[in-house]
Amino acid sequence: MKATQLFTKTQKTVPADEKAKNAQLLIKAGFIHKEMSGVYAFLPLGVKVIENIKNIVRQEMNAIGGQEVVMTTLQPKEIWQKTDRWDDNKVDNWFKTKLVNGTELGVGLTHEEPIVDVVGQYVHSYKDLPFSVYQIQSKFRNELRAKSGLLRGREFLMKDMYSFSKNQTEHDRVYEEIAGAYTKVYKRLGLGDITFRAKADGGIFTEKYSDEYQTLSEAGEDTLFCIPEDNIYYNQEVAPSKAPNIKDDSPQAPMKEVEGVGIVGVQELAKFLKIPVEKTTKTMLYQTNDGRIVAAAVRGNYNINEIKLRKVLKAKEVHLAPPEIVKKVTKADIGYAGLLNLPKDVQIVIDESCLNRVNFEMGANKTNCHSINVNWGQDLPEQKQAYDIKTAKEGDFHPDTGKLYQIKKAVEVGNIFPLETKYTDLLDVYYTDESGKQQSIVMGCYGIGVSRLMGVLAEHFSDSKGLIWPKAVTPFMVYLAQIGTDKSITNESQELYNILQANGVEVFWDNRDVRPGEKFADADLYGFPYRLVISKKTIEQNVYELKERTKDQTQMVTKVDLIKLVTNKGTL
RNA sequence: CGGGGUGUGGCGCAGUUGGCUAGCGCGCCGCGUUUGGGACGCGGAGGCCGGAGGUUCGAGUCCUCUCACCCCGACCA
Repeated sequence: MKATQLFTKTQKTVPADEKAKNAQLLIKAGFIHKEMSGVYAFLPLGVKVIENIKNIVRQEMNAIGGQEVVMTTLQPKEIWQKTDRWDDNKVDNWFKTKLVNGTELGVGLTHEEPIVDVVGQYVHSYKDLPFSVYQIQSKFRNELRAKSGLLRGREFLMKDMYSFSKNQTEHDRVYEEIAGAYTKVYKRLGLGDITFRAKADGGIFTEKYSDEYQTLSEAGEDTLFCIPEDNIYYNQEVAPSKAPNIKDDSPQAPMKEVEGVGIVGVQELAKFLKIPVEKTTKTMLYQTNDGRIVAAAVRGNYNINEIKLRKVLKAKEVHLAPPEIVKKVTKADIGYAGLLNLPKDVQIVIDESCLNRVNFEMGANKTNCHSINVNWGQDLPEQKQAYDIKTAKEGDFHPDTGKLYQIKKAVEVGNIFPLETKYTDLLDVYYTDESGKQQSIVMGCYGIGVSRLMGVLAEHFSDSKGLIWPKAVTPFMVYLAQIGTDKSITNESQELYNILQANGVEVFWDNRDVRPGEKFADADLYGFPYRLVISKKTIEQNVYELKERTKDQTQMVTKVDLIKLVTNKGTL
């Protein structure tokens, strides 16, 4: 492509309302256009990158037998009602719309139901399984807040794959096979070194973990807890944790109630009592979907993790008890709950961080009162069993290895979920086994954020001058800068342009009548892997100037060498 | 939805306590000189100051409402 044919231009400045580095660079270079918050259009150069990413994803999915489909964006509500995901805002960030006649429709944000529905039309026998289908298309999610450019949008490109297997064992095999394909995708994109498979919440689908592919990045929204040498990676939301020990040899003192009017919150409380915050105890009351009331306690400087709590309680849902319940159970205002003198029907769950402390604080279950010098075995029964129900934080240890966690920011670039038989069962899609018996189909779903990956690549592969595309996704391999507009220079450029293209090298020929500095600046901003310069000087010496985007020095190559390079598919 | 911030030519900004034809840089158009790291001269085009009400002799500037965008948080199947 010639620069003069490209309708987009580079900009020297970037819109003030765009703060994310990926969006700044991509807008500056004219790869994307912001339509509104969280919604970006892809311009010619951006489309080339997107298509390259899509092709890598497509190739790897095809390599493991994935079958590509394109499902619809408009979706009927009936199939979603079968899985009870349509009504009562079960799915909260869904764009919904209506036909003229009032029929409600969903705008595609995921495709488990539609896919299962269509699969059910064709798949009835054990001979049909296992298999996987996938698609690459735009998804629409009404995120509460779009942010970080391409990293979290309301309209974005996603590859979603769904696997169907005869049983759990077969599913597990397929799941790992797909996981392997994911690893290959990130590797090919040049992100292999900084992308890790991390355990994350399985969500409402399963008791198990899901797996996330997380790319390390300061722009990331997720926090990983890592033990790199053991290849252990957890999303913070599920990271098992052991709190650091507290050294305290002081003898047990008698429990005492202290009045602190209006002292609520552990920080304020610790200051008021003149004790370290680690000695306070945070007790929160929860309700489960099956009606249990639960008092959960953690060391004051931790937060309770509802995902972990949910798993400990084996409950489908856990949420904070409303104020009326708290008052009824503790007989105190909110902020003074503790484990002392709770009604017998309240289930107590104690985090391990609460143990091994002496003379600690705890809410007195009395408005404006806190108990201090509380001790296990003295004021509260000695605890035989403690759980891990806290959100891991810096300084925590991985319980199994006893090692200190490293903490890293990351972007979720993929997520794979075991779905068990939930969707297939609810949508009445079964198969008949060898013995003629009807069986459930085990399902998995597998997502890759294609447009998000473009953002991650821009975020990661860039410097102060601009983008630095990996060869696998770059829109063009070579930026051919013609310096000067003399006929000889133009002819020479045209010739090289033709040769390179004939050899399958995509060339962006900057044939504009602008000064060299501008071309070099644009070359850096666009970030194609190679810059070739043709000028009066190079023609006189019968060479070309070649520079890699990642390097500072240029090198002079002869025409013969360059053509050799190209035709041998060497460096280029 | 809560907190904070911003809206003035395509982009980045300035615009005093309300005052005359709303400025500057970049970009754009024309002519000329330039041509190895975003050149320079001369001459142009382009803005009812996010929108709607209001106060005033007079509003970019003050008041009310509203919309959009950014950041932090809640949320994220």
